[in-house]
Amino acid sequence: MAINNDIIFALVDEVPKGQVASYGMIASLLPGVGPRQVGSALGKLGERSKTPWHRILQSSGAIADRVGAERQRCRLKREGITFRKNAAVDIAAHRWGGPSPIWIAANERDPLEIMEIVAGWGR
DNA sequence: CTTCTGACGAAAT
DNA sequence: CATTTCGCCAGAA
Repeated sequence: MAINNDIIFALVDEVPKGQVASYGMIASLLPGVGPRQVGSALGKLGERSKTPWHRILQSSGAIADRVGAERQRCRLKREGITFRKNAAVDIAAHRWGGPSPIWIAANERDPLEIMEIVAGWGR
């Protein structure tokens, strides 16, 4: 399967309400895709897209500085996401648990490999 | 075909 | 902590 933005969107769709992931986390699950590419792809989505673009943050927990950042902050708050005094999201408290078995199977990925990657996020 | 444009991130300083 | 450097790619024009 060719690597394109649809692959990225499909993975972001896996992040459930109340949880967050970083651009880097998403990229780490997609060989050949870099953090920057993830952000670039999400930027092409419309405000009303079904894909939860607002749950993706910078590795520091900061919301990417751009027009619409405030909008993203509101969405996150509505989902119960908590922030630190520096205005950054406390990723450790809401870290996404990784893709579902459905996604892993649908994308023909090795479950063990995925586990390794996800385990790395916590360190 | 070539050029331009981005929601990043780890490491070094 | 704050800044700087450099790597990387799909898609639109």
